[in-house]
Amino acid sequence: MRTQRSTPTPRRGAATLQQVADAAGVSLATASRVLNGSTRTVNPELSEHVKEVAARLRYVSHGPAQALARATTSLVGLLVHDVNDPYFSAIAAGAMRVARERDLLVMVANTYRDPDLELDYITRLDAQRARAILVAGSPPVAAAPAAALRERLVDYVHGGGRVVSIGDQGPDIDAVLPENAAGGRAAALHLAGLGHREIGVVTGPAGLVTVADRLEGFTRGLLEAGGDIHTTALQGDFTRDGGYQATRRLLEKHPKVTAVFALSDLMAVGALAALREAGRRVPDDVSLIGFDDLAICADLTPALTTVRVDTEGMGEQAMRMVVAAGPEAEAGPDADADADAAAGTGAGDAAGDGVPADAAVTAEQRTTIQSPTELIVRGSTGPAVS
Amino acid sequence: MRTQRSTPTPRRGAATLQQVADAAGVSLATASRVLNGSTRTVNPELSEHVKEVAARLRYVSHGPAQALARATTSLVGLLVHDVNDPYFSAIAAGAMRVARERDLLVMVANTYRDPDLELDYITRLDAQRARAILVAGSPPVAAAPAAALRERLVDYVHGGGRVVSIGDQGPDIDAVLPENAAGGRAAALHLAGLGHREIGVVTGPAGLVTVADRLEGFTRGLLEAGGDIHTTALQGDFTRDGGYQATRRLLEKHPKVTAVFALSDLMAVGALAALREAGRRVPDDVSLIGFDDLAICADLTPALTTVRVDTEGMGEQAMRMVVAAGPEAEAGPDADADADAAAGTGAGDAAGDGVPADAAVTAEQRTTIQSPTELIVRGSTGPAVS
DNA sequence: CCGCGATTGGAAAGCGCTTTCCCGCTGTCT
DNA sequence: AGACAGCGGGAAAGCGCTTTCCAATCGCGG
Repeated sequence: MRTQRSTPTPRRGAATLQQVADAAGVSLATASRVLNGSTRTVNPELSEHVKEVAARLRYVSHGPAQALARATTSLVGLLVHDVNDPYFSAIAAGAMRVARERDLLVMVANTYRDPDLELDYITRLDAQRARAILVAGSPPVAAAPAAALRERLVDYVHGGGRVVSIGDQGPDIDAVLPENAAGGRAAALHLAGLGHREIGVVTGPAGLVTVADRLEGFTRGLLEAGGDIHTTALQGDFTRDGGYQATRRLLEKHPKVTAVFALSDLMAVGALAALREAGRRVPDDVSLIGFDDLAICADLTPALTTVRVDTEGMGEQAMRMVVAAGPEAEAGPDADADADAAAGTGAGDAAGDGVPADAAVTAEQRTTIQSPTELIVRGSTGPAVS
Repeated sequence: MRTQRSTPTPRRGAATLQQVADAAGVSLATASRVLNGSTRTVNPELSEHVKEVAARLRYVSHGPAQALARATTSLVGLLVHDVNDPYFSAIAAGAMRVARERDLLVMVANTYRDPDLELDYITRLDAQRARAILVAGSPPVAAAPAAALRERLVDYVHGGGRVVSIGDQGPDIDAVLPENAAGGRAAALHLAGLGHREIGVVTGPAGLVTVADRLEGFTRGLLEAGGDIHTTALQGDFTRDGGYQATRRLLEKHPKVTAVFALSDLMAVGALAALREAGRRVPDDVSLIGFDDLAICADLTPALTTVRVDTEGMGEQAMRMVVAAGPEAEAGPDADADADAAAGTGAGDAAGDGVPADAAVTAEQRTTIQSPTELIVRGSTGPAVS
C-alpha cells in the first residue's frame, strides 16, 4: 500500500523537503543542498527557483530529522536552580545572548536545587542530544548527590557533549568561576577598615561551594586586616527569607554586632528588613554588605554596598566556551597566562592551611576562566560606632 | 571491550536501541516497547532483562529520532522580552513548573522586544517542531510587525502547533490575560480615595497593550471616583530607567503632583529614585503606586503599594492550556462545552457597546483566561497633602 | 575529434526509532 | 476436538533529511 515517491503523504501541517523538491522539479538532494547549507554548489537559477517554491509552500526544515541525519543538534541545555532568582536569570540572559549569535536554542531547566531533578534533567537533555550543557550554581551540598551529578556530567561528556559550569563542579568540569574568595576578602577589608570589630555573618547552607569560598576569603581578609575582630556566623537558606531569619537570630544571639556581611544580595535584602524591624539604622547603627550586586541593590534604602559579580558576563563566557570548543583544536597550556594578572589576591601565598589551590588548569586539563569580582561601596556601610 | 561484533556501528558516545536489542537478544521492536512506553505489553521477565541491559549499556533514548518516528516532540518554546526582567522570569518559572510535571522541555527565547527576532525565533521553534509556543508580553508596538507576528503564529497553529500568549496578541491567539484594566481602576480608586487630585502617570510606550489597558482602567477609575482630578502622563521605556527619566521630566513639568502612578513596578523603582533625588518624601509629599508586585516591592523603602499580578500563576496557566489541548480531539462544535463553566463572565453577553466584551470565548472560538489583579496597599501611598 | 578532469544533478543508503503487520502459541468456547 | 480470539514477539516499512556515490554534461588540450 505504499504510494510512490511522488508525494509521500500530505501530512497535516508543514511541507516536506520532498514536496518542495517535487514541486520545483528537482531531486531531494538538490533541494536539500539549496535550502540547508552544503559544501556543494548549485546552479544559481535553479537555486533561486527552489527557494521560491520553498517559500511558497511555507517550507520549514524539520529539526529532528536534520538532527538525526547530521548526528548533531543546535540545542544547548542550561541548568539553573531557579530562573526567578535574579542571579540565575542574569546568567541565563548572558548565555542566551551568545546562543543567539551562534544560532543555538537554549533549553532552560529549573532544578529547584533538587539533586534528583538535576540528574533527571541532564538525562533528558542528553536524550535530546543537546550539544552542550551549562550548569549554573553550586553543586548539591551532600557529597553523594554531588558526586552523582559530576559522574553523570562526565558521562555526558564522554558521550560527546560539552559541559561548562558556572561555579565549581569539581575537577572534571570546565568552568567559569567568580572570584568569590577575592570578593569575600574585599568585603572583610572594607568592614575592618571602617573599624568594625563585631561582625555578624549571614551565610547560606554550609557546604555550598559558593558560600565556602566567599567565607574563606572573608576570613582571610579579616586575618590580613589584623586587629581583634570577632565574628558570629548564622546560617539560613540562600534566599531573601533565609537572610531575614538568620539575621533575626543573629541579633537575638549577638545584639552587639556593628556590621553584617550577607553572603548574597538576596540574603542582604532579608537582613535589611530584619535590621530595620529590630530598630537598627543602617548604616548608622549597623553596616550591611552583600554579595552579587543585583540590579536592585542601588535602589534599596540605603543603597547596598556589595561585591559585584559579573553574572551576565559569566553566562556569556560559559556559552562561549561551550561552543568555541566545537571544531577547535586544543589550545596550548599557555592559554591561561592572563588569569593571575587580575587581582593581587594571593598569587604567591603558599601559606594555605585552609586555602584551596586556585590553579587555573588542573592536571586533568580542564579549562577554567576566572571572573573578577569588585567591591562596590554604597550607602549601607559606614564607620563603626560602639 | 564490551562491543559485540554484531552491532552496526560503535559510534562515539551513546548506545543505540539496536545495540541494546542485540545485547539483550531481543528484537528492536521489543526493546522499543520496553524502554519507551507502548500500548503493547511485554513479558515481565524479558522486560526486566532488557532494562538491565539498557542500563548497563547506558542507553539514552534519541530524542530527535523519536520525534521523527512519532511525529511529535516534547519541546515547547517560550518567547519572552527578557528573562532578566523579573516579570518575565516569574512567568518562565511558572511555565517551567508545569512543563516539568508534564515532562516537557522548554526552550526559552529572549527577544529583546525586537520584532524580527521574535519572528525568527518562532521559525526556529517551529523548525524544532516545538509542540507549542508560549508568547509572553505585549506584541510589538508598530502595527505591521504586530500583524506579522500574529500571522506567523497563526501559521504555526495551522501547522499543528499550539500557541498561548500571556497578554493579548489579538483575536486569533488563545491567551491568559491579566486584568490590567481592573488593576488600573483599583489604583485610581485608591489614589482618589486618599484625596489626590494632582496625579502624575508614568507610562510605558504608548501602543503596548499592557500599558493601554492599565491606563484605560485607571482613567475609568478616576472618572468613577468623580471629583476634579487632574492627571499628567509622561512616557518612558518600560524599564527602571524609563521610570526614572519619565519621573524626572514629570516633576520638572508638573511639580505639584501629590501622587504618581507608575505602570509597572520596575518603572516605580525608577520613579522612587527620581522622587527621592528631587527631595520629595514618599509618601509624605508624594504617594507612589506601581503595578505587578514584584518580589522586591515589599523590601523597598517605603514598601511599594502596587497592583498584584499573578505572574507565576499566569505562566502556569498558559503552559497548562497549551498542554491540556493534547488529545487534539478536534471533534464537533460541541466539544467545548466545558469552557464556559469557568467564569460566569458573560453567558448571555450581547450587551456591550463601548465595553470591551470580556467573553471567555470569542466568535473565533479562541480561549482566554482572566488572571485577577489585586491592590496591595503598603507604605508608599498616603493621604494627599496640599 | 577524442579523451579527461571538473561540475552539477540525482539515486539511494542510511541516521535511530515507532509501529503496523504478521506469525506462532495458548487458552477457550461450542 | 476444532476453530478462533488473544497475546507476545519479530520483520520491516517508513518518519524527513544529509550525504555519499554515480552518471551525465561541458570545456579543453592534445
